[in-house]
Amino acid sequence: MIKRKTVTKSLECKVRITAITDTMQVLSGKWKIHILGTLLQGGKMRFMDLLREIDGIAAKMLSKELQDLEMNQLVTRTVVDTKPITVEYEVTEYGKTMEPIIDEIANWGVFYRNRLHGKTE
Amino acid sequence: MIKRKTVTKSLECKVRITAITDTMQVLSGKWKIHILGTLLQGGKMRFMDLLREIDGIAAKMLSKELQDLEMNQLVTRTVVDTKPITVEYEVTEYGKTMEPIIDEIANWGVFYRNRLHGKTE
DNA sequence: TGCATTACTTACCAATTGGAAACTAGTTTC
DNA sequence: GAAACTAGTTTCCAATTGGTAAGTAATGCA
Repeated sequence: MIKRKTVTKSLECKVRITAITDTMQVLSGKWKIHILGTLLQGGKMRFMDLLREIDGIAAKMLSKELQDLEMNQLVTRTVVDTKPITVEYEVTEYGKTMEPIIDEIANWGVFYRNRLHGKTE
Repeated sequence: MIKRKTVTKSLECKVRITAITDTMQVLSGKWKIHILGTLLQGGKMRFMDLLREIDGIAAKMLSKELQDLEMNQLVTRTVVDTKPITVEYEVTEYGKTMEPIIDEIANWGVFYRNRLHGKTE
């Protein structure tokens, strides 16, 4: 007799796991959520704006993460022909669909801090 | 004379960044969201159930990640005195507050796949 | 001429992550 | 007594991540 216990491994379950893996891959690394969050709040921002705004990030990281986000069509990169050329980054409409995730994550973090300090809501 | 460039660096902004960092730390690693997601769907589950259910995870990783989740009070670990002892893992009430995040992440992943296949817009 | 600013890129290095495989240990079944 | 199942732990190693610092290139200002 073969014992088959959990049959929960449904198609639905696998789809969910794939979906989560996909999202986390798009948001991989220490900085993407912060960059996206900052751009969602600030609208059009230049490279140096982001570098100053996001505490602790290095130019190399910002550059690389922006490239990743651009590749995934979450942000656009526009070179502006100013005195010294500037580059504007902006979240795409598609990128804005990430907002609910980022908001939930931020909300939970606040909730978490409150709980640590003994505050019940 | 003090030069002020970006003034967007408000307290609210810093709180948000801290909140996001906190959450992502609690959910750090490749597997925690999957474990949590699986436990949220399956209720009480044993170690071996999880090992079989979560495709690709190794015992070492499952063990370590479950310890992390337990430390953060997101799951409970209960030793059951069965024939060969079994250990049951379950998401705490606190852990269930992660559900909105995980759902949003899963939803976005589905949306992402749909966009890749066809819907050019 | 030399320094500053913008937006990067490159090189190097250290720490962390995570995977494979083997091993522990108690109990039950053949 | 051997094999198998439970729930892990341990070791060893490779890949990835991310940080520092320096370099590049174009332009403008004193």
